[in-house]
Amino acid sequence: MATIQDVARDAGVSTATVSRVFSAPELVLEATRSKVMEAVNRLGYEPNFAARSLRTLRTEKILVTVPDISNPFFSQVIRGVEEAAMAAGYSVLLGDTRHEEAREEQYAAMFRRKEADGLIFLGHRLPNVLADMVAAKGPRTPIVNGCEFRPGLAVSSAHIDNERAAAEVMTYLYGLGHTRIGVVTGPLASPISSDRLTGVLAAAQRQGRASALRISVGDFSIESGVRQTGELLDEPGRPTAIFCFSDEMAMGALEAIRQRGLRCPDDISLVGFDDIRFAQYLNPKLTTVSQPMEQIGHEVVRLLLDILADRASALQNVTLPHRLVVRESTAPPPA
Amino acid sequence: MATIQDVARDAGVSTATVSRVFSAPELVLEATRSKVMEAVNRLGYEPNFAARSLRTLRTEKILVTVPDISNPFFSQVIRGVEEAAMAAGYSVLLGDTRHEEAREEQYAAMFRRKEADGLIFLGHRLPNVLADMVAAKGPRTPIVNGCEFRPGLAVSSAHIDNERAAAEVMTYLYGLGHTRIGVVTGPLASPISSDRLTGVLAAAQRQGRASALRISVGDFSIESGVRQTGELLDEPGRPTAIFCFSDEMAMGALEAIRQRGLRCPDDISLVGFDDIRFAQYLNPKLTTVSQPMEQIGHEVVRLLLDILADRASALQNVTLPHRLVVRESTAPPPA
DNA sequence: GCTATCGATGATTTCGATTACATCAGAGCG
DNA sequence: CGCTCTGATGTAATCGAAATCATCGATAGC
Repeated sequence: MATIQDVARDAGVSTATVSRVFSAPELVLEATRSKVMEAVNRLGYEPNFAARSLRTLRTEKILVTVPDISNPFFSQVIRGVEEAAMAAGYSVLLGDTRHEEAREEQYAAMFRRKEADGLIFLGHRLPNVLADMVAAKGPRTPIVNGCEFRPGLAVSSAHIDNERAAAEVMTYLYGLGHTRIGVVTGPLASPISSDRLTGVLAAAQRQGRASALRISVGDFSIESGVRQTGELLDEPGRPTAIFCFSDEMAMGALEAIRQRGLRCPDDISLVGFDDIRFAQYLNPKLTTVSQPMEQIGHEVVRLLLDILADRASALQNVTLPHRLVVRESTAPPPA
Repeated sequence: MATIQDVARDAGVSTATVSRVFSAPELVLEATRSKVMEAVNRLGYEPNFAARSLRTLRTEKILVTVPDISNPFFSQVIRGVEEAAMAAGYSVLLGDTRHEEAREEQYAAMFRRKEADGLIFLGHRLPNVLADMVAAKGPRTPIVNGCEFRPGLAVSSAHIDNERAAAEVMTYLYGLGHTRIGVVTGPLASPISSDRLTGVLAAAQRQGRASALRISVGDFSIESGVRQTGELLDEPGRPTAIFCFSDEMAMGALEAIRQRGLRCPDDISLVGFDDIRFAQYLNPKLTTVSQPMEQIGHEVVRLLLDILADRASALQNVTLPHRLVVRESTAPPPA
């Protein structure tokens, strides 16, 4: 591969001029510029990335870590991230942590090694090395969180109001006439789950129905949806509505409902969370909370770019709008 | 951030020794090594990636381009890629091309700029710059394809036998007694679609049913599944079975079937392709062709690593096993 | 007509790590 | 005792581009 020296020689100019043709073309005479560009095309020159990066201390890359890339919710957020990043001239380094701390550490080390200019993490844990970095550099640290806002984290983030969204779901179900409601949460270590649970409890209390609530802890997977919903359905005093904290778990819930010969929504109402692309094509079409996934991706990139451009001085926690989308999986409880 | 010089000074050794502690520790005396490690820990040193990369000409990164990351089939393949890459000490640069040539070119340029040691592309197009590279360097070019084998591409690849898989589906449907079968393909420019169509036609001809075949071209999306299946169902001489070239289109097909008050499988049998995680949780559970998605990811990384380690001299086209998974969406045609 | 200024370009240093080569001390051997 | 060899470490060149500073010619202003 041709280097900048080759181009300079071929064009009869210095390397500085060649460099300028790329980074500040207005400083170079039109004639010189085209002479250089000819040489560039002739030799098929592309600036070497490592060399540039070494000199500028920038990589133009954003590292994105995600607990599970095969989860449609995350892959949709990533799509937004990729789009916004690309538009700003950044590319995306993807890290699938598989919910494992060891992998999170690996990616944290990568970031410390400056393999990326910024880090977006979609999980809820921030490895220690990074927490230290945040503690040292404050809100200028180029680390941003998506979806899992927790005040203690001390990084900017973009997310929806999970507590309110969950409360809205409950209010909606109570409004339909349901009194015994089963809730399948995600792991409670994650704010995404604990915030939603807080909203659920608050709404139940407001209705004086807290004692009729059944909580079951899942892990956001389809399988845990089948399992946890199954348990709720098999208890005495079966709930007439199930609220799952993810659409995937709701898919599992549908399966559990069918396995028992019950029908949704006639016997059991079901609400999911996220509004992944598939939610509206399930049978019955799933009532769920729509999250602006791509927008979260865009926003989180914007926050990061602000930090990288030194435009951000204070933490920003952006709350994006959610929307309860009522479809076919909810109805009044059976008489 | 501390540099290797700082560490060397702090430990009272030369930079060469520090470097050796990382890359060839057996050459360094135990006492020296621990002295260096102390300094490393004290200063929180991490080798600068760009500097290393400039010197070694390696990035330890693999660029993976994919037509649509939010497609569960691809995200599952990527998961396999990420896992295998990570295990080999490589990280993954993700490129979502959104089926757009312009983005493919952008990523091709990134690769030419040496931002990654190798390229895995899951689409069917190879940008010109890369095709030129392949033509020049032959089978040692670190470019590998996943899923979309095409002989003319001149790169190694891992994929299933799409032609045979599709033929098996047709044979299975004919075996159930179906005679009028509708097929919803993907874009025919992609070998994945054209190979499957070849298999479909061959099987139909063997049965003498080629004239009763109805072909409709979709684009792998749910929406196109709704649309194309809808058209097939509305034609006179409605098919009794629909074969979609992706599970997503099959989800759309289910919707189209329901919209018309028809029932699957009682009125219409349905077969998908891929066996994405959701296929077995649809209602009815989808009969489909299972592709070893993560394994394709692993294999494609293995092929690439072979090239990078100079172990590969000839092209390798690996065919992985598929499996027809019969679930609830297929049955004999109505009487 | 002379100098200050500016625009265009060149020479050179720099980024931080790796590595070929040099050096040096001590062990082993005749 | 001196020489060679080996193991441990140091010296310095190198990777390729960017950026600072220097240079030079032309232009403008007085």
